[in-house]
Amino acid sequence: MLSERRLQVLRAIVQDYVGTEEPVGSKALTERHNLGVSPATVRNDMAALEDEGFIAQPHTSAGRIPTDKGYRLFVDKLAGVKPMTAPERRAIQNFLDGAVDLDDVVARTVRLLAQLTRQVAVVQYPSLTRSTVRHVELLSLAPARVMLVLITDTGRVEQRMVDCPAPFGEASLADLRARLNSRVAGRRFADVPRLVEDLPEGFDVEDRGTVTTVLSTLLETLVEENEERLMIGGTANLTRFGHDFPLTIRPVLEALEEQVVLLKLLGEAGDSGMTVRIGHENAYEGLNSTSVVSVGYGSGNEAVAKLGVVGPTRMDYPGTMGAVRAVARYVGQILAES
Amino acid sequence: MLSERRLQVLRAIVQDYVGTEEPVGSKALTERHNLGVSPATVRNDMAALEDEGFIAQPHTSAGRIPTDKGYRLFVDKLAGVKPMTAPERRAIQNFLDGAVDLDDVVARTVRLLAQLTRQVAVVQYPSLTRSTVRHVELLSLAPARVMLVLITDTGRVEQRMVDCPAPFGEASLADLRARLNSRVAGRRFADVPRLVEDLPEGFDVEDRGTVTTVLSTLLETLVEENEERLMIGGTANLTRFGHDFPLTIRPVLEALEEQVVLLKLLGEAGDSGMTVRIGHENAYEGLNSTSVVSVGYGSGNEAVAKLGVVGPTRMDYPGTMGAVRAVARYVGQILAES
DNA sequence: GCTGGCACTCGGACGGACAGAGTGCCAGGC
DNA sequence: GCCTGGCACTCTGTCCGTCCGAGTGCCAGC
Repeated sequence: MLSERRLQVLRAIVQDYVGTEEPVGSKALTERHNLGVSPATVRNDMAALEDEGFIAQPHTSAGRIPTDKGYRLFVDKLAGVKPMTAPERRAIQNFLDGAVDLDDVVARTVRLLAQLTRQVAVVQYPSLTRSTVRHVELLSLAPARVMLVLITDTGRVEQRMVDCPAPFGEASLADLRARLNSRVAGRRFADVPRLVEDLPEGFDVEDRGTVTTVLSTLLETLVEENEERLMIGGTANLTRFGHDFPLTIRPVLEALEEQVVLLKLLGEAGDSGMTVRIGHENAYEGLNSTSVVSVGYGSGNEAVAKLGVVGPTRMDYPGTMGAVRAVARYVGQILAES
Repeated sequence: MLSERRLQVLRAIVQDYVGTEEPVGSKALTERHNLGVSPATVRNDMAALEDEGFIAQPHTSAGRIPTDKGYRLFVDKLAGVKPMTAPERRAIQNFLDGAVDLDDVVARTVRLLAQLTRQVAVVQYPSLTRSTVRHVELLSLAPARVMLVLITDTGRVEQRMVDCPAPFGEASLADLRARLNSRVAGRRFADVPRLVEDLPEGFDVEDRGTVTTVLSTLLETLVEENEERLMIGGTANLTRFGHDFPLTIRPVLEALEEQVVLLKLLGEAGDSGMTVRIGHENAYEGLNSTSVVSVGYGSGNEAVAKLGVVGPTRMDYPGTMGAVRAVARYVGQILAES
């Protein structure tokens, strides 16, 4: 176990390195933090920390920089989550309150998060399967063409075109709409398949084909949760990354374009509480020099989706975590209200 | 007027520079293109081209690179649009055909365009005002709460929540829905305000407030064309930009994040035909070292929105223009079918 | 009007010298 | 036993001078 002072040294190293982006040496450390000991002592502590793998030297006569393991210890033991100040909280709330629809909520959230953290923000749209159905609407666009519109309690709307095997009268359509809604409205999406299973049986034979088609489209829409959407922003902040720029930034931009990768990234994060993945802890190779801070958000107690930021491992963890947590909280509130 | 050969020299300079990303000298030019004259002659031509402002020297003893004016001449006079090959065309069509809804069409288009051109792709969602109404749906979510869903012929769906001043019965709602649709379905959005003007008059006094509220929400939705959406992709291609990277890329990423800037950019482009804005021709400062190739697309003859790519002025114009034109054409077809 | 030749210029690469920062280690002091 | 000051060492980044090559402009000749 590391002594208290060594932990303090590690904390100081992380803080300084995050601030200056340059390897930090023993002398600078003692000057900027009053540790009460001399540089030589700090050097001994640093040697110990290096042995344990918490810090490393880029080259022999340089200062130390934290390793992924060092950041991990810092996040777990040495740093808290920095709460937002009251004015910041007000600003967040005001900014989000102006949103007109779900797209707007998500867009504003991304913007806000990117600005607060000065990093890349990622916000997942509220997922379908974890939401409940508010309403299913069926519109007849042509005799054998129906538009299916699905509205969730989080305000998300999905629509699909359905080509019916046979013409479908207005009356049958109204009938189907009514029966469908009475069964699924207010229910969780996950339960929908079970609830509509025997629905076609109540219809005339000639309409059953259409009913089945409509239902299977509905179920498909639900299953297509893999087609979950997300929005990203603040990519310009990547330019603050480091000096060896093009090499680092390229894979990150590529990862950000791959929604699949991002969704997986968020998906892997724990379901409740905040998750911090540091450097190589990220499965995706391109993100090996980045950290991902993510958290679930939702209208009630349950998370319906996740949001987070992607930034260099060399990031201000307490501040970032504070911002992410605060934003998630307020987005949840907004969704609950709408 | 420049002689034919000088134009050829300019063309050769542009082509070589685009390929190698390095200033091109007289000797290299004569070796790679058989112009039928010696380097010395080419030097004279280059001096003339430089006097006219078509090319420039980074420093005294370097080769020449094209100026914005040089690219402009190249695009206008010297280069055609390179058509896509048959396999490429097939690939485009196949890729776009798999789309399930409008979001998907746009997403696939962005991807495709970014891949084909290896640059940043920007696709605007079909605009509301230039589309026609397919259907307006009203859903009662609570006694005094209505959801308004607007469906366009391009498959775009907008929804808004309406808080009614007074409870609104199912019957009244159905009535309003029917009257509303009979007036606006199939009409152009621009005409809607005029068409619904006197609608409230046909309703009972106690319902008029609600009807007015619903209508004004509808009109607001239409007016919010400024809130036009767009999707971008291929930002990872920015890393291929140049060597002085962080300086160039930063403002570009910032511009790409500002939807307002992008929309303006696309908006300024001519309404029909392809538009190429080169370097300083772009009003927005951050894009001074980029070129924007854009074109309108639509389901019929009329453009409902625009798409394009943003890349370094040093880009393959004929290829890029060919890809942009081809993609726009196929997207138009897809929209017309759906 | 084109061409070969020639002198000139400038940037980029190479290499040595140097300063500065930081380290590891050791002997001495509390 | 732990901390400290001192010292030798190592490495990087920078500065400077040199050199090479690419490219130019100009000129005289065909």
